[in-house]
Amino acid sequence: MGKKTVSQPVRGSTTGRPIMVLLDILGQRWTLRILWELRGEPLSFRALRQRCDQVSPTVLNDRLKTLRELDLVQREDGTGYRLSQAGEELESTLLALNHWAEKHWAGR
Amino acid sequence: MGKKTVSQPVRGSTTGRPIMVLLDILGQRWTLRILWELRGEPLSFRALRQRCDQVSPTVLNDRLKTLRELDLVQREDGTGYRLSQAGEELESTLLALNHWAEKHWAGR
DNA sequence: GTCTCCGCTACTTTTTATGTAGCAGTCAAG
DNA sequence: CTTGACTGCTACATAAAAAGTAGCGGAGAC
Repeated sequence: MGKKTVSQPVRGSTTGRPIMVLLDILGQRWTLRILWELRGEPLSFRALRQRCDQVSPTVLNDRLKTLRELDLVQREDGTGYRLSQAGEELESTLLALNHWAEKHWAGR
Repeated sequence: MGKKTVSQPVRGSTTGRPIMVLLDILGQRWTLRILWELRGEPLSFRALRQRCDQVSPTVLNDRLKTLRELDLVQREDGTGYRLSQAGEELESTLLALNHWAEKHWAGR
């Protein structure tokens, strides 16, 4: 479909410590949100964009490319984008974040 | 000490959903890393900067300001910056991320 | 044919982060 | 009282990333 531009290696990748790579990726704008919106059901590119406050397609595509390279997200023809097995394991961490947020900021 | 510039309200704050606020904050570059480096012991501004690959002081200060406003981080004279009670609860989530990263990317 | 959806790419403008210098304050030693 | 070595920052110019908008080419329904 598209060109095969490969996204840049993330900053933390030079340290050899997996957590640094992960923190770098999740620290990019929209990455966490994308994973969050993909919990549950798969979404098409456009549907995902809509859920993410109409994030620009440039950025969305860039993030999805990275997430696919890291095997956190997959694309299936017909259904669209969905979390991979590994991605679903991260999902539970996101749910923990949600729990935390509700507990501490419920009143905002 | 400094000026009293107040950091902008985060994007997700308009939705009223705490998780959106949290995802926005954690999705800003360096925020996750800062929290990660503050696990365990408190660090001075400069020590923290060093641990975060010499992130520019501008950004570090900005993030710390936000994190303090949200009561995730506190500053104590003498010791420096440290996680608040609430921050320490998030810490366990970060440890989960670490666990995940080690499991899935140990071979990188 | 046309209507509508799809995944994107291209491009310009705006926002955000980087990188470097350096100030003012505190403490300790000489 | 001066010097040196810390501290938490702020200022400012530059580079990188994201936002915003338009639109292409393909697929399927009618």
